[in-house]
Amino acid sequence: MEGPLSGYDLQQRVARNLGHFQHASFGALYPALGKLRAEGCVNTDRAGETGLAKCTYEITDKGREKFDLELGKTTDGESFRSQFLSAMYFADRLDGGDLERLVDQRLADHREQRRRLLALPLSSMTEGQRFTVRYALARINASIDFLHGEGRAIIASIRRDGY
Amino acid sequence: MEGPLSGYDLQQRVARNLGHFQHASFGALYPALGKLRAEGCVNTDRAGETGLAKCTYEITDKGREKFDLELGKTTDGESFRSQFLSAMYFADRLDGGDLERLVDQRLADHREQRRRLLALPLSSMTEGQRFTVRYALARINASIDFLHGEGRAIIASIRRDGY
DNA sequence: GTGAACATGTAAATTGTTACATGATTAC
DNA sequence: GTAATCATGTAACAATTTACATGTTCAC
Repeated sequence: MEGPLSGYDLQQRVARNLGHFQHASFGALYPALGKLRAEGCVNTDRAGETGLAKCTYEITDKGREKFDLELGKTTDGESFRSQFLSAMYFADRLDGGDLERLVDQRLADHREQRRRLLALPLSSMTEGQRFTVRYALARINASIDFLHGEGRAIIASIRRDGY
Repeated sequence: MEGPLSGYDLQQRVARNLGHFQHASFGALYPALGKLRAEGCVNTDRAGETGLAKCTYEITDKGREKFDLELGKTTDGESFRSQFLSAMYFADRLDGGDLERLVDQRLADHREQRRRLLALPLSSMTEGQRFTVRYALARINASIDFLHGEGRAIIASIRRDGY
């Protein structure tokens, strides 16, 4: 939707602009682009088959049509998987050092994600795009606040029991 | 860790007690239990191979040892995938009715998840288990607050533009 | 006696990651 | 000239879902 892009650029954009709720690796992206090309949903500017040379992909009218159709059928699902919480669930079997490391890493990661989101050019985005950023920020801020308070508390508490 | 359980019970417990950050389908669970049995990490009380009769699985000392080893190696990763935000990202291509439906469904789902979490027997859980519930609640509450405020606003805003 | 919930497992299909193979372009 | 980044793609592998096949037990 943002004009002709190379597969590489597309992946970078997904990571930068949608990274807070989606992920696309090259191994997933290129086969998908190939499939869409075969269906006539995207065109490439590649004339002669020169192998691995750069080419740009562009959505076609048919692609846009299909996109809107799929978009209307979207459900509201969300999936959250957390290795962090899996470990915290068994906090009483974890030693104090590992526990503290986990909480600190999670806090650092959330702060890094927040930095990334705050660096996005909000003013040049559509309303919907800004919405996703603010939604993600609201969740991340809640996580940070919680970890900052309760995280410290549980480390202290488990350590007390452990000794 | 919670004593001998049938595979079915185990799946129910994972859904009830860890459902806010993990998921295990039967198709994933039974093969995993079979593998752990082969490794000597779990025992079953099944004597004669009577086919599909109920049996209970119990962790062995070796299993506990391996568990603690893996637990110590845990990283702090979290993955969040949202079809809801994928759709909201393109809110300007969505019609007002679909947009409202999406936001309302997401709100309803979050409230249902919150009800489920609040119904858990917090007082009989370990500190780590309670931590995971409170962490999930903090995130869900942030989502609900956000959707309640900004969600309404964006529906109104997009509708205004759309007409 | 029948429907819901309990119960175990397999197989096909889907989905995605990771590693690999290859090469072009740019900055220093 | 060389390292980093840009760039495209394939293949092996891993993980997981979904659907299926097959029962049992319990409440009404």
